[in-house]
Amino acid sequence: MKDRHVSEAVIRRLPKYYRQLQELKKQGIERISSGELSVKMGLNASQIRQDFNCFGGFGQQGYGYQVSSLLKEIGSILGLDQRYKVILVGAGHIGQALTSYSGFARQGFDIVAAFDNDERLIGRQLDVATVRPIGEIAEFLTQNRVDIGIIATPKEVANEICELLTKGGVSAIWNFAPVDVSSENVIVENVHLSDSLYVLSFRLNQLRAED
Amino acid sequence: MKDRHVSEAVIRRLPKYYRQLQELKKQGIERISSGELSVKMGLNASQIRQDFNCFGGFGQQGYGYQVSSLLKEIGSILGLDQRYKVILVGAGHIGQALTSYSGFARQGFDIVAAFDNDERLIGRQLDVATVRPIGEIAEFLTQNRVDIGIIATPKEVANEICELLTKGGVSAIWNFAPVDVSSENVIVENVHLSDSLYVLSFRLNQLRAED
DNA sequence: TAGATTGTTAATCGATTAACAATC
DNA sequence: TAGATTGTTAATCGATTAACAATC
Repeated sequence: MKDRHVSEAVIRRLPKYYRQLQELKKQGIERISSGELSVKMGLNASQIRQDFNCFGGFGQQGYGYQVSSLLKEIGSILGLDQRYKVILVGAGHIGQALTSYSGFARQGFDIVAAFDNDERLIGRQLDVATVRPIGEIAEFLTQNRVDIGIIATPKEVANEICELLTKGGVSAIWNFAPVDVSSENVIVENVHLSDSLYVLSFRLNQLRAED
Repeated sequence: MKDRHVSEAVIRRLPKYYRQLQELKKQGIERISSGELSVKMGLNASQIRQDFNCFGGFGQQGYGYQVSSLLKEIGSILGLDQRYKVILVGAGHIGQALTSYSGFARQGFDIVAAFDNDERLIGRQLDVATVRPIGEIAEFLTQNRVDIGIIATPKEVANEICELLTKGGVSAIWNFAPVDVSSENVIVENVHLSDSLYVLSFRLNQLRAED
């Protein structure tokens, strides 16, 4: 098992491997070589072997990789062999979309509570939790260990929610508000959906400029 | 104006610059140097100047960059000085979240129609359009030029919707279904929300492994 | 054993960073 | 003019790719 530095680029590829391996397993494919995988994923076979060897030798010379065990290994590296307690702050459309997507719960992310300030939403039963007022977050966090907080609020309040969650002991924040949030001692993923739309728009214009 | 090759890394940074400049403008800041920008964004000043010079010299020696004109330039590079006709396929929570987010319309992305197969949604008035049956997509596309199609359907049908949109002459597809879609002659952005959650989970476990 | 494919080292390529002349 | 900061070339660094011995 190696422990060399794992670059950002490698980390961002891990979920892609994970998804591809899930797909292979679903198709009943039991083994795969780095060469075959490279064709399916549009990567270089050397890169794939290098990536896997950041974490240890998962393959077998002359044979390749066993799909099910590689899937398990990468799942474990990503922490997907564990369960996480998640709370949602902001129960609008995005928030509801995330909580109602059963894939996340299946993968180990359990929404244990949802919060919003909108009177029309408070008390409403989402698929997984009843919506409570935002004012109850702090108290909830003193009584429940929570791993991940999802911020799906308007951007104006995102940063104060981030502070609130951090103070309450949440370890990580998945932020969908269109603003960067940050805080000491907490891991943050700022999603910024618009960024990918802008890239799409950029490519569209490049293409049109060619003609 | 240069025309050197623009790398993927540069393209992905453009929206970040755009957002930062919008913020600066909102704050009433009229000029900024690459050095100041580098501090605010956590990038290297040389990198920022290199990035901008992929597209032309937008600065003034001894002065820096004028925020408003740089914002306009980058907006133009991203194609955000134009308007796009967008249709939504899949009017569930994610779809509704995207269409009701007014930021996109303000930025030039106009939802002109929405489609779904769910009887309970068909005929419903979203913020921007009435939900129509999926069967009407092909006809709609023969009568309306559409630039971008958003796929926010279950993964099972995502690829056939992608085909349908491409055949109908849509130029680009913004896909939120948790599966890669692709087609000839169309630009695709596959969003994969779960990937960022998995990265979050990875980091969380790295952190916990340190303790 | 022979063939296949890994794990790993070495080579290449490209992206980031540093340096500095140009110039506002 | 002197000071500041760009645009751009050169140096460095890191990531990707190639090559191949190890070995299943």
